[in-house]
Amino acid sequence: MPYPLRPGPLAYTVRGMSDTIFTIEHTDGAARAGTLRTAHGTIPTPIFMPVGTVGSVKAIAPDDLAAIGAPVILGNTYHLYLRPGDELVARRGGLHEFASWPGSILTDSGGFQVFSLSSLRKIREEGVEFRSHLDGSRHLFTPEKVLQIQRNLNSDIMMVLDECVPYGADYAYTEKSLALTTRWALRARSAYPAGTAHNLLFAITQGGFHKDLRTRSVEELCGLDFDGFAIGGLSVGEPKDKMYDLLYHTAPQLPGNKPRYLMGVGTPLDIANGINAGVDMFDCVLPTRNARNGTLYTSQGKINIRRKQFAEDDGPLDPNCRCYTCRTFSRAYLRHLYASQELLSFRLNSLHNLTYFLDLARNARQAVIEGRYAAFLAGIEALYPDEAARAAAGA
RNA sequence: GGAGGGGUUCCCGAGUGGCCAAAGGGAACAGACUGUAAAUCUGUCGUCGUAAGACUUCGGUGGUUCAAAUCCACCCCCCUCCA
Repeated sequence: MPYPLRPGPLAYTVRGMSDTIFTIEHTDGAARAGTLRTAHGTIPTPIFMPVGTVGSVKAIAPDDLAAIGAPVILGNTYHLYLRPGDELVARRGGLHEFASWPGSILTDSGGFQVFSLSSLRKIREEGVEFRSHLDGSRHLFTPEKVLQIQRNLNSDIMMVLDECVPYGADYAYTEKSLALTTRWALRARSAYPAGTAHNLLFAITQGGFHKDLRTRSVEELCGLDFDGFAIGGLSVGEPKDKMYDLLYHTAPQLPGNKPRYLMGVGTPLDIANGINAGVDMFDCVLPTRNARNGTLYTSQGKINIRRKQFAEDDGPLDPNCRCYTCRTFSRAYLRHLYASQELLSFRLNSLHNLTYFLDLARNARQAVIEGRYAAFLAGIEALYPDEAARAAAGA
């Protein structure tokens, strides 16, 4: 079935795409500082990408995102297809126009929903059949269909359909799943040949927690001409040391000249380690979800603003933070807003946490440029000692 | 003055002889959250103790009973209606 291609808002001619869309300017060990170009702007890497599942970074408006300097956000294929519908979005000029977001958009394929909504789906060779979590209706997501949806959304960076395998899956299942994920990636690539339009396409490596399968996944996918490569299936409930083991095993094997994306990860320490392993892109709901649940990240570590100790704390949330929240309000007030369930609490907390994650990536980039990444990583480890200890548990 | 209803652990509120330190909710105090079915979930929540357990508590006082938040008597408060 031919694609009803919609012209993008920019006439972005793709020629020699893999060379021009991504450049690496500096390296420090495995860590890289680069620049990724999409039809909607330039993305300095390493980068943290706020998650806006349904076309909105929860509690945050585009002007806030601009203020904190977020060049790219996520959207979700599954969720936007169900509501409001990708064709409805296409009729409005794509997700950028619909959501009034001028920056770049990366869309996840729905592969994570294969994991998170596992009770509502059935995996078959042709694709995944979902029962909508909204109304129970049935929908078949194929590798091709998922691309079409993402084209309708006019995503700058599209992801292939994959199966995100849960932690604990045995070798046989993981191997079988991996083979399917690879076949789906091949179908995606052939349905949407490299250079067809300005919408970039990234492949997703899987392989669960078996190193040889991780390697196999990389080998099977990385010979293909994708615009970038992701590591999927981490942070699905495994112990921290296992995750790091697989991260450090997999990331270096991905093509060195293409952007590397660690999906759904993670904590500041995870991101710092990801960068250390050579990853360029990260996304996670943690800063926004935790913001709504009262956990805030600061230059002194992680705090829960709900705690009684902040009841009369007139100081800023983080004296070293540049964000509006920290420049304007006291911890005592933020605690009060949270306790009172004021909607402003969501916005101020989300604004701050996102700033923290954006700045984390920004500072990491600078550290790479200045050749002091190891020290930067050590600083992050010192901020989150418990987590660092868990990460080192199996090492 | 008359008739009726009611006083339960921080608050609301269930409980009408033993299974009650007492349901449920709230508040409070902690913890969790990783490609968002999340403004969600979990734990603690009389005192002491790691625990077993012990002790104190259901407006007050006194009784009945092997056993009382629950039954009886009197008293003190609160609410509604009538005069």
